[in-house]
Amino acid sequence: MGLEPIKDRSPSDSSNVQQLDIIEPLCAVFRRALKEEGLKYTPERARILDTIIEFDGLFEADQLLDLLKTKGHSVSKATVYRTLKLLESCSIVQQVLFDRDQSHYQLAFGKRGNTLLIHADTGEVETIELPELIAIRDAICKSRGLKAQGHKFQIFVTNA
Amino acid sequence: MGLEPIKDRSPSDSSNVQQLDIIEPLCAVFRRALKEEGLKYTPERARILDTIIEFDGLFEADQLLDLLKTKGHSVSKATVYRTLKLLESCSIVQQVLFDRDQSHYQLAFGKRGNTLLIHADTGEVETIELPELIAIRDAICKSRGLKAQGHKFQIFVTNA
DNA sequence: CTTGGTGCAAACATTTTGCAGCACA
DNA sequence: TGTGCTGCAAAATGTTTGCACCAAG
Repeated sequence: MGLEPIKDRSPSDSSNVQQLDIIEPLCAVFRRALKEEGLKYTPERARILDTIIEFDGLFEADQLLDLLKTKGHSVSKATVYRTLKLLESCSIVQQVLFDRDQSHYQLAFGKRGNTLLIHADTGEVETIELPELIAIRDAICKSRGLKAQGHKFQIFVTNA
Repeated sequence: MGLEPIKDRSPSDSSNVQQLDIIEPLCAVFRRALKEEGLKYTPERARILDTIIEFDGLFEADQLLDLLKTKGHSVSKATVYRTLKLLESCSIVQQVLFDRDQSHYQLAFGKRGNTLLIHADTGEVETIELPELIAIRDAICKSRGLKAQGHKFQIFVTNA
């Protein structure tokens, strides 16, 4: 799909953002992206995005469904998956793969090219920023005549 | 599972290795690991490992099945999956996730913590070495009292 | 004989899709 | 009145599992 992606924000404003600072702009971005494709900003889509922003972490489709249910919103699985695809296609949400069984997702604003600390024993996952990876990444690409579109770095750790 | 993992080799001997230099030791490692668990080194398992070594690249289970078929060996899907798990558990093969649809695998000897260049347009995947990542990774872990077990770095690129 | 291995087919789990009905311009 | 959206249930997909039979010590 080709919804218009939002630009990366500078690292400075992606840290310690207040939710209220974020919800509105992201909704606006989503709404605009949808409009450009002749699609609609429906209540279901709004609730899904709101819930993701509110949760602000790594989640699975099922979990998102539960969160929605908890809030009293009943949205079907199909709609959740369809909306996740839309959100991905305009770079509001990104898919994170580190487990065969289920796709994980997270908000992507300003965090493209995230680093994940995956606790091999507990399954816990932490997201951190490693800006220096961008330089490494871009150097590699440049030397090969390629252009980096994004990256993912995952570190598997244990507690010892 | 707890088959005994083989140690990482130094970067120097993982480059330009001849297949014959590799096949034999890896088979031996596998055989020993199996024996320690009271498991058997069967013709099917041998053929699977041989085929993986011969192919020496990133592959999917299906692809491996085809390769085996091409060589005139008929091994069942179930056995392929079961053997891949065994090979993973003794660190001869590693699973690589970058695509929801299918698990990819590759030989892991000396290459733990690989970097993948994933061509977003063609789907082509290239494996490269970025030893400097290890220092970054270990620094992060150390500062948090964690121990790095491995890492994965994936760069999504386009041709421009 | 006992243990483990194989192939097959059935089971599984997540994700996708087809379709009928709905809502809004 | 047409376009897109939803929910449901069915389909699709990659992987795992149960089981009957086989092989080797």
